[in-house]
Amino acid sequence: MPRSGAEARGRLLQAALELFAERGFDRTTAAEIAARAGVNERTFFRHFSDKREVLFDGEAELRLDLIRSIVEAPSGLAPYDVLLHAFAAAAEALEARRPTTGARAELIASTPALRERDLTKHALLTDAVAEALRQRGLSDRLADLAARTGWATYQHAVRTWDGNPDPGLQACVRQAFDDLRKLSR
Amino acid sequence: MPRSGAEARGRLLQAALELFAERGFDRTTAAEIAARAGVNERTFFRHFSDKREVLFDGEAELRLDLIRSIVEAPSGLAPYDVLLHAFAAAAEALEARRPTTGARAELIASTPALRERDLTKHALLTDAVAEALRQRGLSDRLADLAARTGWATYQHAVRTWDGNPDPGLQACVRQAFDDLRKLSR
DNA sequence: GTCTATACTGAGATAGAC
DNA sequence: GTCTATCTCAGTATAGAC
Repeated sequence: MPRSGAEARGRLLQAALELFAERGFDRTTAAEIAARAGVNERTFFRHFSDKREVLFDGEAELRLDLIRSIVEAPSGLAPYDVLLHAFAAAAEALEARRPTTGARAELIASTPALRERDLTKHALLTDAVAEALRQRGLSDRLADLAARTGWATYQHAVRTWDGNPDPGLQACVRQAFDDLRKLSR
Repeated sequence: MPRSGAEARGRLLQAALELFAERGFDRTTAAEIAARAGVNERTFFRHFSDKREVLFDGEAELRLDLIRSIVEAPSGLAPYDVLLHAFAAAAEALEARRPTTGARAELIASTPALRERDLTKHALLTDAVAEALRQRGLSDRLADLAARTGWATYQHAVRTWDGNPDPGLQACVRQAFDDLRKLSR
């Protein structure tokens, strides 16, 4: 068994996803995950601060992608257009690995503890978006407001897309940002 | 010892708040709360599904207030004006018991597990807001979008107010909904 | 890596309220 | 008697301390 650390982490990740799929999140123990990965239970908690974190392993990457998209968006765009730009890019990446994400989304939706963690990650991403908008020169207040409402709009689009995937997520995102204007009238 | 149930619950609530204030959330055990309330530890979990729930006991009431405000708002208002109406009313109630809420807010902000639960409650409230908007005849899609972005706007206002309470929460709410228009330009 | 505190669960017994 | 709240007891699993 290799002791490289990164390999153990990879095995833990795969073992966890397999077991969650087989028996559900609550019926899977950390010990079982560790056993299938061939490491000690304690090793699991060294790689993932708690059992839920396994399912949110890609969050940091998404965050960096979002920040880059926002910072590098053409100058002169209105805040919502910057976010539309960034979320459309994120949507493309999400759509590309659609098959993988479906089971994960179901698991999260059906497990309260995972929904809580999911919301926490969304809050972190929202903060990152606000920070990126500030880097573009937006005021603290408007950056916070744009990040929160923009993220809410993106989540609405994802939800709409889940209900009817035919138009594609990108189209749903555009539609959502378009619909925003109807709410003041 | 009375067996009324409601009394035990009341004592548990007070004991929990006292102990959380004295030692913090993580340093307080369920057994200690139960002991101070004069009941068995198991009884604590029958009244509160987990230790965190004690701090969110008033959520159902707030939800009903919000729904009522939205459903009873003057007809003919634009969705965001309905929400402004409802959140301004909620803000008034929140401001009235400001001193009580300060310590609770700090506890939540400084305890990750409580922040997660807080976000979950926000999601529930958002869903309730969407449902109330649907009752006003708004389409499913616009109701969801308005609820999410409106709630985000409200949270932005609360945050702004926390940073500078002088103008009052209601003013911050109005300002926030006003600022929304700047984000498309 | 080992040990331990504690959050939480389940089942069955008991005791007031009505 | 019935119903429901509480208690007792026995456990499991997570996560933190060492």
